[in-house]
Amino acid sequence: MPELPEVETVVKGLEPFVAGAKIKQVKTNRKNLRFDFPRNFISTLVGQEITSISRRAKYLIFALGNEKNLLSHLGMSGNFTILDVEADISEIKHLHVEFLLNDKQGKSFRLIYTDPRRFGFMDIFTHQKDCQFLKNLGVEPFGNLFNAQYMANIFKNKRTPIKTALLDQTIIAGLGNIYVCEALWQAKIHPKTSVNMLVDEQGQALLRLEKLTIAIRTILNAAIKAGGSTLNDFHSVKGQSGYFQHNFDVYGREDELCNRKNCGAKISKISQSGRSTFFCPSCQKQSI
DNA sequence: CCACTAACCTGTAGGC
DNA sequence: TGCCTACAGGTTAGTG
Repeated sequence: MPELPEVETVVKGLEPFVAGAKIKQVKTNRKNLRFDFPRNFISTLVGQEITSISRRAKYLIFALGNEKNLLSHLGMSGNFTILDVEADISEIKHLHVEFLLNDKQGKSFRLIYTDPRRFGFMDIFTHQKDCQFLKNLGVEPFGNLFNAQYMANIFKNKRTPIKTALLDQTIIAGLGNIYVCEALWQAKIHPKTSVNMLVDEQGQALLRLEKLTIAIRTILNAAIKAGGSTLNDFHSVKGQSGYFQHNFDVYGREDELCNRKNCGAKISKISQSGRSTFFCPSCQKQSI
């Protein structure tokens, strides 16, 4: 479930606790999540200081004192929680990884990873360029490389639907189903639009593509500000829910009225490459 | 190389 | 209540 804003929320929530903390113990309660834990997972971590925590696309990266990094993807239902060392964790369901950490004052606390569906995974890497999960990722939506012309250069000879292209993590990294639907609604682009239709004969980005890049940043910014979205099982580190889901214009709103003034149309739901797409058939006209 | 599907899992919501 | 089905924020692996 977590898309970029949710992962960003987790990173910012964890940061004050884990940055500078030392890893005293690590316990994995099974041999795999989506994938097997790497060999030497525990021995690589124990004894190391977490020097910083950051985000790349939908991944969390814990940088360690030994120049290695712990990589974590939350999949659909993964989550980290900070707990008091005295807290009873015996009844916690789907608890797969337990970290015992010491803060700078030497005080112990726990960081736990829960994940009912186990679509998440963890790995260890040294350099991003050698990490199989990171090396093929596209640009960050908030990075300098992301702009309409970057998209135009990729899109000019492609005929894939824009919805599918925006979910492709090798083009833009961090967007998921919710925010793609929302961004396309904001930019008034039909989700089935062939991406080459957003580029002119000279390979220049059309205005609609400019608007789309702005919409993507706008929607992500708003969601981060709101602390991410909460559907079934995403909670930020401290346990409170994000509340961006109250601001969805199309996602999950099939048959409800479009939020645009004077539109009056009802939101449609279709399936594209196996995922649900929500859009307004009146505001987002099909141009191909 | 691209495009599509199935697969990985569990929980939940809705219909009957 | 319970049973059954469909579906869910993501990504990879396999097929054609």
